[in-house]
Amino acid sequence: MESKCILEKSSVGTSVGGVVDFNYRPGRYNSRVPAVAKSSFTPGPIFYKCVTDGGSTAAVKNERTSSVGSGHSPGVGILQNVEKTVIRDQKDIGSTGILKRASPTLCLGMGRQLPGSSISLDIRNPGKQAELANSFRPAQGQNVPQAEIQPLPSSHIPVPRNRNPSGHADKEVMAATVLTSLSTSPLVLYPSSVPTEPASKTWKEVLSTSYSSSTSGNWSWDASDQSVPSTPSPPLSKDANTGFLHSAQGDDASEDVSESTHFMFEDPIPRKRKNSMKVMFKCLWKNCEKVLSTSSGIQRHIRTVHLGRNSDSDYSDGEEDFYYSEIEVNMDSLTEGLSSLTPTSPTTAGPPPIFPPPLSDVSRTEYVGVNGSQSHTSSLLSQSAPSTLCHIRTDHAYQGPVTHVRTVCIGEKRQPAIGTHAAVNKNHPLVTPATKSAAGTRKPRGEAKKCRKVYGMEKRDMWCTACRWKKACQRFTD
DNA sequence: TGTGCCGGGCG
DNA sequence: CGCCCGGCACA
Repeated sequence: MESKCILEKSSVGTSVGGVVDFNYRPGRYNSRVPAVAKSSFTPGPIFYKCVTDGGSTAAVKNERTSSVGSGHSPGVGILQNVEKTVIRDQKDIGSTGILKRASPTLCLGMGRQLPGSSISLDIRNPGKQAELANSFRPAQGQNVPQAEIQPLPSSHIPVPRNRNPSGHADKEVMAATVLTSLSTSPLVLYPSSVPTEPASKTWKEVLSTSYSSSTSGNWSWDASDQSVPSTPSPPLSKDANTGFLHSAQGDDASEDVSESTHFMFEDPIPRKRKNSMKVMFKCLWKNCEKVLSTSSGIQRHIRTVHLGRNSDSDYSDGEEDFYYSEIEVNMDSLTEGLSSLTPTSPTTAGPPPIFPPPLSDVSRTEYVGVNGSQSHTSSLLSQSAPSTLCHIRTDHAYQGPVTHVRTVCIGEKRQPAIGTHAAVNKNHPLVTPATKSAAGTRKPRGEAKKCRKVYGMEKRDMWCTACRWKKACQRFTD
């Protein structure tokens, strides 16, 4: 759907101004450019839309939007569209925001966007979305606190997909956990809307808040992982986050810029994201155990893999919705597995970038109870060995021209994904054990069709430069 | 056997 | 660097 594109875009556009990178081969991609371009500025609006949660936030958004909008200030009209989109997406794309790198498949062209920009976006949106989600949630039947009430047309409200809601029981289960660990957490600060029962209110709030964030968190691991895992640790709480934020920045310049950036922007969010539960999307297609962290991702997966739709169109008729379900995953458990692999680092498989030591500590120690709360989830997770437990796919072209998506796939084997990891692991030498990818191993071939296949030899000029040079495809990353 | 892309060479 | 391509690993 376009909405997706937009969303994704937003991320891109946001950070960089969304230059449609087709610059690559000007004119070659013409056909697609229009679409992309169109969406490219859309982002801005979306972005800020999502962000809104506190009045102040809104303001910020505006600023950003305008500035970022790269001159295209879409104007109200667009904005509205965006809103719709966003909301809508809540359902399909979900709060995702995610990471979805603009899936090249779905939205060609989007793939290669501005490098850094795209990345950062992804991350960022998630958070925003999370917030967004929060704001919406209320609308869905709960009290809406003040700030939340945004000028969102009620009509937008969406889709009570069973997905989010379903988690209620789980939430409660988790509540205890969360409660204990979160007592100190800033999460509480966040104005959440919850039906409220006097006694339970506190944790519920927390829960809902975190939950929402996690939900929106489908954006996946990068950020969520990090923050999520941190949940349980008392000592950690705010400090940890901040500290980790800082370190994050220092960490990896390149890739992380995006990520770190994300955090920086998201700032408030990380703190909120205490909950260790993460919503994942599981493909229900027979024999397909694919679990992705983003609804968009799963949709895309279903669309392309099972429904046989092709990449070119981002369009979604919604059919995918029938083939995947939302599940909650205890990130702690995931992390645990991951962390177990590496004492000092978030693990290879783990959330790539950012985790600086401080955080890792937390994660390491904390994840003990692991799967306790989620049966199905846990089962899923438990199936895989720690190393494989969580498969995070980093979809990004190596240089980041493409927005990347990190999806957590359980059951999938974590492959080397060297290039990506390299960056990630830089900081954590110890990770090696888990990383068989190590150096020297070849990057596993991506499943996605590459330019060659997509365009064929005849249209070689339409290939991305990398493909033309026989390098790793930048357009269709996996 | 086709494809993806690493590694290396050339300008 | 940008551009190619030999050649290898995979599927």
